Amino acid sequence: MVPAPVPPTTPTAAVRLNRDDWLDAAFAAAVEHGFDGVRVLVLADALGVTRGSFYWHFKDHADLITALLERWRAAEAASNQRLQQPASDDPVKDLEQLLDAALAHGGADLSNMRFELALRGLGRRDAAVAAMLLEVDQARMALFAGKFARITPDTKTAIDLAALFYLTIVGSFQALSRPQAAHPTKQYLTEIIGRYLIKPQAR
Amino acid sequence: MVPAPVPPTTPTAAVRLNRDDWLDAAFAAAVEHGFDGVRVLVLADALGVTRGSFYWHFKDHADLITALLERWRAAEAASNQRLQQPASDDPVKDLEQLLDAALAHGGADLSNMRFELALRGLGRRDAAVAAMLLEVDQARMALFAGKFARITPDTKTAIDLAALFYLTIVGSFQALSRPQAAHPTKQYLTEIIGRYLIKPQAR
DNA sequence: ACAGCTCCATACACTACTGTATCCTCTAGA
DNA sequence: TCTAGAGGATACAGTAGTGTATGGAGCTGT
Repeated sequence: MVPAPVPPTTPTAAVRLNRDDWLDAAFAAAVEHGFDGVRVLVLADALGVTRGSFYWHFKDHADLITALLERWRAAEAASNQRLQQPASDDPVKDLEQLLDAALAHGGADLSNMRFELALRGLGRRDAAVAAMLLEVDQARMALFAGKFARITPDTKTAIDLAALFYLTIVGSFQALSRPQAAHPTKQYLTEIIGRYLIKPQAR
Repeated sequence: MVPAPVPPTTPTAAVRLNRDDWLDAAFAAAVEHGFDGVRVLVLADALGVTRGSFYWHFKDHADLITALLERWRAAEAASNQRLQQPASDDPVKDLEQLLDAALAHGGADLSNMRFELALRGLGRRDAAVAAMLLEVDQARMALFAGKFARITPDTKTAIDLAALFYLTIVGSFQALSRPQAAHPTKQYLTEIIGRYLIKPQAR
């Protein structure tokens, strides 16, 4: 058996790479195989270069990981910021749009979802990552609670509903997943969250 | 700095080991470091023996993993079975006890929770594991829906509430986790699930 | 007390990585 | 068009792990 001369995965033609290209590859690897799968050697293969390039752009493996985390954190903060302003005058519609954004599976966001799951896996072994995730969770909860506060007069109720809302979303990221479809359908989640968490409180 | 002569982790004194001892060690490693951390070399160290022992009890690394998964699956099936019979005549109390069992964090079950999360991480890279988890999820959903069917006449409502119930539990396994406490408190979850998912339907 | 089985240690060969050092090759700007 | 430096290749040394082969210890029944 002659080893096939074709490279393992489409070796992104030999254009010059920058730091972000490596981060993109690392992101993809984390999505596919978790953070333990983010190996310099593998990324180099995928990018069609040798590790010599990597060690020009990054000090070492840890440098890559922290840069990846920081990029995600910044994007997450921006997203949270963006979602602050209501998408609609109707608070119920606003909440539904928020849910829609949070559940934007299926497209590029399926990768985001899988990345976040990988990240939570890392957070279980790394205190710094755990702390970052805690902040993100709290920021999201504050955002959600703010939205719910517009449909219910009681602050505590708003917080409770936001918690149920958020936990359901996070849970849906990984449970009840069909092999390919990968989740309870977005429609179904929208339906039950709307029916049992949003509508009952809407004035 | 003289390296301390004490072995890395309490090397479980040199008694003879059996297959289950290795599985216990593998379980603990998966809980601590995820499935990627289940290395025979590391387990041998932790158990205070060499890998020679391992390869007597197991064919190879894959053999260990599949045995570990099977043991978990069997225990999970038994648990599901056990929870079938109502813990109380009052269906609401029964649901509350079910929730209590599902959220039995803090004790030995904190390990179980972390193991399940590690397992779901593996399931994202391994189709066979994903299929097993799907079955487990479905069995749990059937169990929960059956319980909810006792407090609401409508089958679809029971299923919807069971889905919200289950997704919230799974979500709580990993989000909003405080560094040590590791979850939204059991009390809080019991409170909000009771208030918004169970009570409103109770006749 | 010895034969046999169980459990483990030792040694070896191999693979998959990381990190470093050095050299090569384009390409842009004076 | 010469040249500096960005970007990458190559080679080397080292670490961490798997799997295999083989050789013991130490109980256990007869």
